[in-house]
Amino acid sequence: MTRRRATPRAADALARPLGRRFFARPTLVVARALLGCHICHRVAGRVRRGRIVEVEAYTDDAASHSRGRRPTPRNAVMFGPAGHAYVYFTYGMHFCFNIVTEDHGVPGAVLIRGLDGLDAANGPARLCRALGLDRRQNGLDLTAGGPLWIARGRLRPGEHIVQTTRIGIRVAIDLPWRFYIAGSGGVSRRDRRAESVQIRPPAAPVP
DNA sequence: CACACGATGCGCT
DNA sequence: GCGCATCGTGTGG
Repeated sequence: MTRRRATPRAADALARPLGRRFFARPTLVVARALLGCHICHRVAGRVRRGRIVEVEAYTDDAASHSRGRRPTPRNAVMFGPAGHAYVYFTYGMHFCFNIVTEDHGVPGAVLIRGLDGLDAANGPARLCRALGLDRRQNGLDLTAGGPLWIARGRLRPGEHIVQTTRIGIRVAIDLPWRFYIAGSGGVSRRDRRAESVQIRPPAAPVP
């Protein structure tokens, strides 16, 4: 297989950040729409980029940092305008990267759990390491032409989305708010639950 | 102020 | 499958 070169048109799309309106929508809608899009981070003059293949939605449910709709110093950016980065520190050593959704004042974020196209970017903490993300990026506006942005992307022919339950939480474990592109190498864990559902039928069968 | 614990990942059994 | 590293954060006294 030859490595595909970006056409000038594709390179242009990768350089253009998605705007506020993309993110200022219901969290579940944004979560699904982010699959296939690219996270781009300019570090020391180089752009690190990965294709989003696994996400989880967090809104006002019991597993969310914004549960109870009470802003705290940590979760405040989840209540702010959409399209900002929410990066939090956990387990004394890991960072996780989220993108804020919903209208200003309504908490919501999409946790990015897996990327393709970057080495060791499966799992929310590993992808932060791969992209060079930590507490310095918390609160950054992803739509403002800064060093961190999201570029539009699409599902490829034959790809489809699986919707299932979220991972690594102890409450609200039945909400089917995890989405991933079936078969992607960057997905952190395969789904072994019977209730997983394919929400987008496969395109034409591949011969 | 004390303390329990986490939207994880890794190594070992 | 299980234990554990390691510390910021939220909660309660």
